[in-house]
Amino acid sequence: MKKKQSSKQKILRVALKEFAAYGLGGARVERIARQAGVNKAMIFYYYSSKQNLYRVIIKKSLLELIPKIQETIVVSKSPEQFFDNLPKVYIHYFSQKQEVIKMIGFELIQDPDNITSVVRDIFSNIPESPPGLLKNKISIWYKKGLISEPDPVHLILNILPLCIFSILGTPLVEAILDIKIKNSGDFIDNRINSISNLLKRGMLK
Amino acid sequence: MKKKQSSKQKILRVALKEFAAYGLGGARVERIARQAGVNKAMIFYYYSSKQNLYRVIIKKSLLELIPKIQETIVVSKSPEQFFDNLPKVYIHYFSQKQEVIKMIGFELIQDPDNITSVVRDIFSNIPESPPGLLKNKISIWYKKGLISEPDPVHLILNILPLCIFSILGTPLVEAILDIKIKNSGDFIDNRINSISNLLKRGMLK
Amino acid sequence: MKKKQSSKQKILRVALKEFAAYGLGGARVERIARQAGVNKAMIFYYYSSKQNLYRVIIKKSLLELIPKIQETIVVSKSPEQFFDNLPKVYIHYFSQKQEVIKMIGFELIQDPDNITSVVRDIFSNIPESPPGLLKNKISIWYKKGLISEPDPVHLILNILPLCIFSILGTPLVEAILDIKIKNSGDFIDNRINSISNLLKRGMLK
Amino acid sequence: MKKKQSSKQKILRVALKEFAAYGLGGARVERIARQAGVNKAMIFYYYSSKQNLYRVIIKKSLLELIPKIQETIVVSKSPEQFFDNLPKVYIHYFSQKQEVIKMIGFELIQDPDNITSVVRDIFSNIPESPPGLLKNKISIWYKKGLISEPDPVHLILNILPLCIFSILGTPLVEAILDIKIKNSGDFIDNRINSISNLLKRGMLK
DNA sequence: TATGAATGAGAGTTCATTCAT
DNA sequence: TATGAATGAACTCTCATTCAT
Repeated sequence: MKKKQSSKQKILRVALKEFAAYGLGGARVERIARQAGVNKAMIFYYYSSKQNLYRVIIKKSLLELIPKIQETIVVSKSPEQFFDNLPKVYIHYFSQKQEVIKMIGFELIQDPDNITSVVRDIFSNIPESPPGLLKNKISIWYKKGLISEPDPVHLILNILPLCIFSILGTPLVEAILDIKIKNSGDFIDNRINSISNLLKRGMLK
Repeated sequence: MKKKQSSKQKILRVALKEFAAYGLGGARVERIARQAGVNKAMIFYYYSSKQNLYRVIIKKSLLELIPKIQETIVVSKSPEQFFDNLPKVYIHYFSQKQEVIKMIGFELIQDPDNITSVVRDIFSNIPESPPGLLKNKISIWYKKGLISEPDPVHLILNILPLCIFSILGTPLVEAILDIKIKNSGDFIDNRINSISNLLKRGMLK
Repeated sequence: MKKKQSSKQKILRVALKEFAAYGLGGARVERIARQAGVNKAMIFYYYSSKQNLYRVIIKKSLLELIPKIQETIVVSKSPEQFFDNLPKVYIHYFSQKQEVIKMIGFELIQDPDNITSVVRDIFSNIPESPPGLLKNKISIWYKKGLISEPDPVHLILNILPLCIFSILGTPLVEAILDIKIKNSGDFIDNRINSISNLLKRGMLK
Repeated sequence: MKKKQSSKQKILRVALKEFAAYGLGGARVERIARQAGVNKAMIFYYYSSKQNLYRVIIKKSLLELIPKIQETIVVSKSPEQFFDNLPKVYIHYFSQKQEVIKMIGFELIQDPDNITSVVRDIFSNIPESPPGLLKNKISIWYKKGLISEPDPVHLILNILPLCIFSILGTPLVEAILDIKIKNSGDFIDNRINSISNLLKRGMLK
């Protein structure tokens, strides 16, 4: 009863790891099958092709991530709250689900248009358009004189990278500063604080 | 004499694009050969293996990037100058050489330790250790009460992502806000301004 | 009671088309199942293997065709009647059941011995041996001075191809003459006439 | 020097046999490679895909056959000569190159339009259009009162099947008459004679 | 240096067939 | 009878790499 759907799901779970680790080109169907404990042919039975499996996972990943962001936006009553909440939600999520961010990273590098279209596709099924919601909110905050950055594009581009890259970028920083960062809960909390402070001091009026 | 070396160089130029577009696993030796107008076997004659060619390019890319950063650090006499210079240098560089940043992105996702070791390797050949230099400068600035973030790790992690991701991340922002960003010189200048403002307001005391 | 057998029959009907279109090697069990609206496993339940299904259909096809020929022979009281009847019966039959002739064509090319043995098998269950009957008749006609071709082999080989190929061969003729043949009832009637005339003028004395 | 091109040619020779024996769907690339004494990959190196190899062979077969027919037409000064020459040329050719006729047979059954288009393609590169030539000749012969069949379509359909099927059809006749035909030179000569007689008596005026 | 041919391991995919229910 | 899941062998095709020249 529980076992029934498990093959199809297991493939998904294992494939996410494989694709995150090796990319679409480097991933091996056989490895996925072996690790999922499933006959190789079942992957094609359920997902038709490696490419398609990849697409399904990309979509699933975004489908998991996007609503998280949206909720954070909706919930935040002031830009202050927004600058506090967003880094917290994001970084906690990503530090647990590194595979998801890796896949999005790959896709951003290799096929950015695809990401755009998948996200738009996801949004199109949500009644109150998140883009509209967000642009609205920012515009109101700016008119009320609460924030210093009027352009939503730059506002978002001042936030997102800090969240996403705080996990992926650490090795580069380790090299630049010749130190070793221990990926503890403490470090993550400090990271969140530092970002929130930067955003609040930098963009609140 | 000029023609002699051109094959070897052309392979390098073309391979950078190939690896940036498809990653190590997805890149095809034959495609590189064809686009370089070179016999496939020559790639192995010069670079012995696909992997090795990849490594050479990664190293070359970092070898081009790292000194740029170092110079910016050395040149900046105050944190204000630093927050002005770094985004300018980086983003101008990356918006022209997207392939380089894509390769570094791939590597950060797939084999972060490799990046670390290559960078360390590069630094070890520079007399005045850049990591030392940078940590020193930040420490002095903090002690003088010029900046609000005492930890070099967080300070760097507050800067780097904004620079790197400002190029790669735009498609995601386009989707989130349902707009089209035109990648003009104007946009880039605005981006640099917005980041510099954020950094100065957010981390200068 | 009616529904019960319909699956088994439907498979047969659909499989004939599939085999005629793609041959044994090119036919796909899944395609047959889908088009028959039947679960793939049922094909094996009823016919145990693809090969066997093929054999069943070959036999069924010949079992439908052979008696038609035999009857024509028996019915014909003179060679003139024979040369009139045979093309008519054959070509009318084949122009409606192209799949049957295609299957026989495939088999003639790929496994001629199989056809021979199946036909012999069919004949062995008919009391008055058709081969004997036919050879007898021809021999008598020849002795009576009615026909010019004494050898039954050549006589048959002067008739059969004209009947079978009149349908299959048209595309080749279209190409050779650079015209388009419309497969109307008129064309078929003309074809039959032309063949009967040829045979009668060519082999009656 | 002679060995040089032999791989590419050898594949062609062996593949013809394989396709003739098993059809496109049943043919095995590995078998072709083994029998040609060639690495499997070389087949794709030279011919890109199994399908394409098949197409190349079909075209090559027709390219060998078509000119033979054309020459026979051109050479024949009277319908009598024509009815003598065509069966002789054809049947001698086919009895030696059974694979060619088998391939054409397969194609006629499976993808008749393809044959049509390939033949047209071949014709389009011949200066004096064979279709025109043939139609002309037949029309003149008919106007001169030399032949009884005015329609070139039926005239050709009265000849071609007899030539082609005289080889392929023998097993069917063996079964129908319950005899064994020995495929000797004598049999072939008799076959040619019988056909020529049939055609001359049947269609000459 | 340069080339076209060759190689071998293995990749993704297919497919007839079987199993459990 | 009927089904969806599973299997395993085989298939076509790919690709990094090497060889002979």
